[in-house]
Amino acid sequence: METVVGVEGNDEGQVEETGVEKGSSALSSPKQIADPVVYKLVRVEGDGRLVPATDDEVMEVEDFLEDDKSEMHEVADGGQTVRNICNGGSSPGKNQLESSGLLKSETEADTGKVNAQLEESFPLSAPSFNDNHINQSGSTGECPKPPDNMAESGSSASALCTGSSSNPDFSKLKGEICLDKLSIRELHEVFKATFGRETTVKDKLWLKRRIAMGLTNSCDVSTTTFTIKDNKLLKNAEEECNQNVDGSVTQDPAVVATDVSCKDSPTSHGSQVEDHQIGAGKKLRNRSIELDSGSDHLPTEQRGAKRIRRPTKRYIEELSEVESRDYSPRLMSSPKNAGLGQMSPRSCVRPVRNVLSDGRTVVTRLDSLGGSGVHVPYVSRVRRSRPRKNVMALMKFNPSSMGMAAKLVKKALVVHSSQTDDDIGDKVLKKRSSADQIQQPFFAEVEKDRQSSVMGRIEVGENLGLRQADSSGDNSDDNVVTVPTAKGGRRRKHHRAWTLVEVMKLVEGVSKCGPGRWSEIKRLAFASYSYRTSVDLKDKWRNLLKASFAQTPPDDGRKPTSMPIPEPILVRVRELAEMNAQVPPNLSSSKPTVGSRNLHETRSGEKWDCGEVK
DNA sequence: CTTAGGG
DNA sequence: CCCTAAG
Repeated sequence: METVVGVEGNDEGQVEETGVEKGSSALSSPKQIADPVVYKLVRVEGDGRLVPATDDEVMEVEDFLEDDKSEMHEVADGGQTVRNICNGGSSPGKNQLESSGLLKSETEADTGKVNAQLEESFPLSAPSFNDNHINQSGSTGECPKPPDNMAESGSSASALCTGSSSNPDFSKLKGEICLDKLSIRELHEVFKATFGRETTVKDKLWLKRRIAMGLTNSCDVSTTTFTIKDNKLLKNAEEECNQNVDGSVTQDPAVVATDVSCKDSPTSHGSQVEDHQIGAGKKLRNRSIELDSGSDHLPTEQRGAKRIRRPTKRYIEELSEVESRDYSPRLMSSPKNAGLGQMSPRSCVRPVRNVLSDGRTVVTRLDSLGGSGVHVPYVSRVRRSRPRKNVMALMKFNPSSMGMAAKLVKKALVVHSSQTDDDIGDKVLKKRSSADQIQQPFFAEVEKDRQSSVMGRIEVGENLGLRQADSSGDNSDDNVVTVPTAKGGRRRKHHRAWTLVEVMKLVEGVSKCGPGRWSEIKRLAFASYSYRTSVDLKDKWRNLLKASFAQTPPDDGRKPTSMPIPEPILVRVRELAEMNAQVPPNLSSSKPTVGSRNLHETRSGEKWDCGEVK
């Protein structure tokens, strides 16, 4: 059984109403928030019944809501916007700039949330660069990711391996992961290792499917067997749709639908899933409003806002940090902060004074996202740790300082809107363009064009394709806090475990671009992973190398902290390492000679054609 | 800014 | 992960 958000007495048809094309009319109405339909979080039972969702499931959804905005623009890049452009081109309503702008923003918003959900349910993607090329060139305006292709070329890792690098060993290895045999707890562990976050789902089938999909980067996951080998799902005989391994749980209808459509017409499937997901996203959002108004203590004025969202814990903390910096001359003078200070001239945030019914005056900042204003109280942040001057008072008595305050809030906002709640400071500038995209729907299309031409269409597919299991990582964002560091010390990120998917991407990236070109790999394979700097990649690769060449630890007593890297991946790493004369120093005592040659080969040869492909 | 390597 | 040196 899978958690879904359903509309009572509704069905696919109606859900599609919220889709892109048809949505334009409804979406262009600013009132669409007041959607009459009451959405309800439900769970589809095995037999198709709808049952109320459990608390756990609600919590899971809440997770999505928390981080909804994280990567929406990228999602939009990946699929949604392409579609928009496509549709716009063929539809007469294109020149309505205003409505289309609004529409886009809406769509992006939805897609963002959708994506979070989507990633949880359908790893709609194949991280293979090759796949992307194919898809990109093959379907120009279409949905960039026909799941069909994925299924076939699903395991890019092994494909690459056997194909381009003639790797005989890899296929021989029995790096099988048999999910069938695992207990729920084990499945949970695997899940955690794969997606980097915990799950509360207790359904084995669901877990297995999720893991399998994550590991294979394909939605074409067998429903009867869950043995993963070489990053591919080992399929058993014919998959009888209603046959199940466990014998206890009946097929999840939703999943069946997915499987079926996976095999059906690729394009239509894409849109279906998307539409469906959009529906779900919409519902989720409504749900979020419910949750918000119900559980938190935000000022009432916020309730009517279109997209209310309680600031993430992380966000709050970051804001605090930013603000605290403000009052620390020492920090202010640091070059980094100077960089932070420059904000986009297009930023739409500005402080606004609101007079409440009771006569109080409240200062909020107008957070203009995609034309919709959201007011967020300036000083409603909870401040942990150090006490702070009262900004309200500050602004009241010293209006001139408000500019600075606004600036700071903007700063925070940029962080906030561009990517949920991870990285601050250093990456803000990089990410700002994304924020701008969100804030400037008008420019979205231009931006899009720029991106697709400059970055190459790779980027598009990449985002859709490579990011999937990531939401999991993003969902755990809240835990990953950057510490302000009391005295002089820099901040430290919480350890963020590498998920299997990430490792796979890394390996793949290395296989494509070659080791050492970390920034390249970062751009290609980790575009959506805002954390994971190129340095991180490098470090991880170093570790992988070490791990891959270390003889399999003969069962040391202690249990592995994290799930061991699957053998196939390690082998892959070893391969790549060897072909690059990249061998851990202690083990490579005897091959100093090959170095330069191979390196040279690397650059000139086409072994790694990672370049932007047009 | 990006890499490489040590810590 | 962090930090730093070096290109």
